[in-house]
Amino acid sequence: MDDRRRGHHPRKAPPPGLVLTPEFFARPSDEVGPDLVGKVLWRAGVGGGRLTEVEAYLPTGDPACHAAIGRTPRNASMFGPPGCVYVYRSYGVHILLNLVCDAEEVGSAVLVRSFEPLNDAEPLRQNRGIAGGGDPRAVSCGPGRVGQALGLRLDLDGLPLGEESGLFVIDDGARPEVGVATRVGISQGDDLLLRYYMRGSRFISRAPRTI
DNA sequence: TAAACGATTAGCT
DNA sequence: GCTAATCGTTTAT
Repeated sequence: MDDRRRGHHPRKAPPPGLVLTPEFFARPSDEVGPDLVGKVLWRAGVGGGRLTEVEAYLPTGDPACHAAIGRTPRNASMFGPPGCVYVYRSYGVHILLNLVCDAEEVGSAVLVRSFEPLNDAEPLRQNRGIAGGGDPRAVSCGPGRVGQALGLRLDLDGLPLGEESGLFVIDDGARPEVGVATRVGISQGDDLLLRYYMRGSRFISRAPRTI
């Protein structure tokens, strides 16, 4: 007998809720960012969890934004339609996930930095090479860990959220208190308050610096 | 064509 | 706290 016939959701199914559509993302990333905190990021067949930390990157006045230099082969998907993903390699090692915001051609996105695993975290752990146990924060705190846990690859770059990418963002009704802080790992625009995190959560990659 | 540089992490001190 | 690993993109020559 499978999970469905036992009367509850299969282990690999996302939590029930409203799947966010492109309209949600068709706003500036500094509006989308705080609204994403507390939503559920899910990869079909793998799993996911509740977003605890994201960063907005703005098309103007933000030198840290990849789109600031204009459209290039690498950042092209940032200029694509809202609700698509911008996936790129960082430091030659890590795969980082962004969700494209605002209107097409604008060049605005939100970087996913951390989430708190929901339901069965074991597939995420296996992708991370830490199956079995240990600090749950090691699973998906930090943008490189997020990409590895979800099993992301560069060929997802530019695909829309949904069946094509296997990536979904779900509103399950949670409304956490959202904190604001400076962004991480950048040398320019590091004074801008564009990092959004879930207050009280332990699943934050770097402690917010109080201004 | 060459060199520098990361929206980072893991491991060691 | 410090640094190696690692490679595609960007910039300089």
